[in-house]
Amino acid sequence: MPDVATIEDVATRAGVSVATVSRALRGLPHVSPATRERVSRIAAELDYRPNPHASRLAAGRSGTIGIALPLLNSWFYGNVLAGVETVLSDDQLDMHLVTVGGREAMERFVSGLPSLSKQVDGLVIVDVFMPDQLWEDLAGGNLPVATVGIDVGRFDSVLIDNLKAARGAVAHLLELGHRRIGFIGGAIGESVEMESAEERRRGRVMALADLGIDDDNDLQMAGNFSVDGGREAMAQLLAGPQPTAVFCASDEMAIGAMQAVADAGLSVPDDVSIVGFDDQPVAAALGLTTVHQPVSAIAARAAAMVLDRVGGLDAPPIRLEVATRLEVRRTTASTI
Amino acid sequence: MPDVATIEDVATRAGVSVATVSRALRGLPHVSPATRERVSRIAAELDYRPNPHASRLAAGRSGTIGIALPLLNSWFYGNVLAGVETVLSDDQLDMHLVTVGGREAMERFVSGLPSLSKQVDGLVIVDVFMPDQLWEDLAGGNLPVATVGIDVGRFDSVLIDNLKAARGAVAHLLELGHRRIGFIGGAIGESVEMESAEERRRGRVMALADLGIDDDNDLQMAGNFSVDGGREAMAQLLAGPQPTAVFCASDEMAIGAMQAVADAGLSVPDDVSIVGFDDQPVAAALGLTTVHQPVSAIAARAAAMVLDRVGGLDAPPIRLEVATRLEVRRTTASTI
DNA sequence: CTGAAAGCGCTTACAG
DNA sequence: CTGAAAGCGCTTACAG
Repeated sequence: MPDVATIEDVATRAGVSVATVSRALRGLPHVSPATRERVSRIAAELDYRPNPHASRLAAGRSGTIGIALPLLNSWFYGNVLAGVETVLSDDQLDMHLVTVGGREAMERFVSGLPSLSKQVDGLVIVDVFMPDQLWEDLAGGNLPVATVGIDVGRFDSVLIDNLKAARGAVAHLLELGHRRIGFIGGAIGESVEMESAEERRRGRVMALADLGIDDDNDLQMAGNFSVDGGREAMAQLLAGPQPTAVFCASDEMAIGAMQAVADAGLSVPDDVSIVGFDDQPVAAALGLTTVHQPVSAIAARAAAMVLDRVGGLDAPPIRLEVATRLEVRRTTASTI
Repeated sequence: MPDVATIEDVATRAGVSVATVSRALRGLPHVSPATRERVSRIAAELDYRPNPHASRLAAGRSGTIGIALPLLNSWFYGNVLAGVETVLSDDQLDMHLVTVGGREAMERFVSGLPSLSKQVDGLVIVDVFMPDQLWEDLAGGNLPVATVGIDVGRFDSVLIDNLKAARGAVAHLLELGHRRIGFIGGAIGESVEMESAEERRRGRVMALADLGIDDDNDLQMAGNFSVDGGREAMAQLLAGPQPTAVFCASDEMAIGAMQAVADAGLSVPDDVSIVGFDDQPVAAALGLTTVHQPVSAIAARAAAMVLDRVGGLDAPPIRLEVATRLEVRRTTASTI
């Protein structure tokens, strides 16, 4: 990588101007076939690569798409990245990753937004909660944005109906005869709470209300979307309010909950029924009843929407809702 | 984000030159406190942000670190990303992600390297196999590089001893009395095979050899590092050579294998013992015996090494080997 | 079809 | 301590 050849070198050697080299190499019109051929050959010989910063500075486009998400080490976000990646790689676009977990990181993200908007051609924002004002600012810019898991109205978004999905999952437990149905969700009281966790929480309350059952707040626990968090939350539920079933906002937490049940010498589903959310491959392997959502397809759609905007699409924001389904497996059983 | 204020605007308004603004804002010396204060205030008022492309073009540094890895949607690589992220965010550095799975993507990666090396200040390469010539080319450039999971000699690297870890895992099975010990690894015959999978495979063979047991090739299966792959591989082993124990090169595959055993109406560990690799949280929850490795710490170290080089460290390549340990849990048992 | 030139928005010697 | 100016390597009207 003795980084060398500039456009100037190519131009000199080809006996043309840098303008012509630029046009020839980018496939722009108004270049004679012969010239284009010669320039291309010489560029190849010299192993010339345009300096991306120079291109971007001059052209105003960057060839990279940004993606902002709360964390990296979870099945869900890994698949989000994979989904985005598939569509970016088709267009040879690069991916600029920014993690926005917690208050401090969010502030940095927000204050870096003006810079970021010069570095990327578009932005996919996943589950990042921000004050309304910031969304407004973002909308004021001209950066194409699509959101996943949040619906801000001003941008393209792809979503699942968390409320409905959760309601359906809990309805399943109700049909099986359960009445004391716990919930394990995100970090309760966190200012940067994830919207989806909150909606799933509310979905459970609604399902209970559908049958005229009053919610018991003691049955709601924070599980931080981790296996360990799920296990600890479940241990507390078992030690205290003792639900007969628990709905978890992620498979990870559900798996932790299963562990806690086993640790307590109890059995799933004989003593406690458990439902997860996501349907990652491990869920199927464990026979976990869970809500299936097509994560990487969702992320891919969002990325495609951003690219459409980058390509010049001018239309009102599109809101795409993707279906989920309950996969009933072996961790849920009737109470009798 | 009505992207506006340039360094020129700030200079004009502050009544100084752009050079002074540049110095003042970057904390460079030779700026009077009064001037610096005034410039900073005005920059803030104007919400001025340096255009990163201009900075990079002029300064030759990019403020971003690249990371190349084979895939995104696995526990392992998610944690790699998280580990890198922690150290980058301390230095306000950005992360440029490139996925290099499969032959085609690798070719694109390689041909894009000259460009990439202008876009990033350093590069972390994880488990990406490349022809020797390419490593040599890379080394010829002046881009700081650290590798994870591969040892090229010319670059800083952080590694675990896969051979030893695998050997230890299989030795554990041998001690329990197992003799027909299967292996489920990566994609056999893939040209872009992962080095780690290959080493783990060889570790098993060595452990067998230690006891004078000849390897039975029929006991080796491809599992593609996925739950489904592990399940299918195990199903074939059960249908054919019927090992009494299986060592899997990842927890995901081990979990798939456990499912296959259950599907066959058999029990773990009574009929078949299973060992995984990674020790992701789900492994503990399932009681999976597995090889523990500190993934995000490994990745964080590699990132830190790159940053040291970016910072000017000039020293021979550092090779850091990180310890693993076998976590014996409930999926392995004695044959009697 | 092609070129000369301005311009993108910074940084960095070089003077002073 | 500060400024004028060149330069980073491209792209893009504008002429021709």
